[in-house]
Amino acid sequence: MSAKENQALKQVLREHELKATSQRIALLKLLNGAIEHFDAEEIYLELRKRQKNVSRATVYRSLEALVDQKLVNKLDFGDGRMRYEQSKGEDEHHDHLICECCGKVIEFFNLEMEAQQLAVCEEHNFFPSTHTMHIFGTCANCQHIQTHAQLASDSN
Amino acid sequence: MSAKENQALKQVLREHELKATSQRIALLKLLNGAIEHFDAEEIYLELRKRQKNVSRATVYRSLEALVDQKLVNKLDFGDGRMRYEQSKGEDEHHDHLICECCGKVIEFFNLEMEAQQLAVCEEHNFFPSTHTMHIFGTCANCQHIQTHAQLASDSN
DNA sequence: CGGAAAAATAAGAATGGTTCTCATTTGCGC
DNA sequence: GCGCAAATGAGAACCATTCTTATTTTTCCG
Repeated sequence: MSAKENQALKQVLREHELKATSQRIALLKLLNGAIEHFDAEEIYLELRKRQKNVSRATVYRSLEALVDQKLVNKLDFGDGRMRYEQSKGEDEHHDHLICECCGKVIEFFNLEMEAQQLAVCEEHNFFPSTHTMHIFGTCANCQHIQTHAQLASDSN
Repeated sequence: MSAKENQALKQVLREHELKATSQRIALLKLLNGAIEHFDAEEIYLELRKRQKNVSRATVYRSLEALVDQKLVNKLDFGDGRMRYEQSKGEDEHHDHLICECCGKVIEFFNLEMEAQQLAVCEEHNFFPSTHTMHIFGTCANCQHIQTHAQLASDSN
């Protein structure tokens, strides 16, 4: 089964003109089922934990190659390091709500917003390639926590 | 006249609970009339050029203090360094079109888009504090240049 | 399957933006 | 003017990322 998955991933890599090295396969496998957005260091450590011998440099180079081939998305949440997620296809674009309290990232997609963006580009004769839209704030859960903390301190 | 400007800037700093040091005044003065978005190194070099003795550390620390006080905006265009611009007030929010070809940054504001953002937040019970919306692509001018280059190579 | 050429890797040095340390200086209330 | 808290200068430290170079793998072809 794992052998079959390996074979499939090898295929994917070859279709994208990338040599199917064990490191790249392990990397894709890691990102494959992941819901979270990993940074390079987390990926490096996780691959190490899984007994794969990988160097940091390879993690970065492989990620870059995979991003170039659009197999992986590179995300910038503005905290000084990049995150990576498996790309689910050409048309899976989404934007992000980022909780400043717990770091949780909520993905969303809003068609009207995308339409507005195109309108703005047209207005400025600007030809768009990609965009990032990050809304920072407090998620529902952290709002509750803060409310409770507030109540507790008020009662003193 | 410069003395008067200095006095005014001192006042501004004091109103924001910041000591009015010569370095901070020089920094504010530099950002004051600037249309461009400077990075910390550019600010450091420019202040040096103006015979102000400032250290890099002070540039970073002062910028941070000014950003905290919302006298300055910190912008992340995703190229590994932060840019700074004078803040024109609480309600001067704008987003950016960033040319991947020449680096030009065009500011825009679109009310409908802002409204959509609030709608998305509400939908997710998310309480927004700030957001960044960056559209990367090619500006009108660079599109012309590329078209010309294309025509030139086609005629070979 | 074996062997060669090209590409990828490991390890760690180097880089670049930013932050920290600590001794010295400065702003400002008294 | 004095004194103390806060700010500064200089450079070390930091951290994510990229580069270097010798070594290892992959792929391809006979």
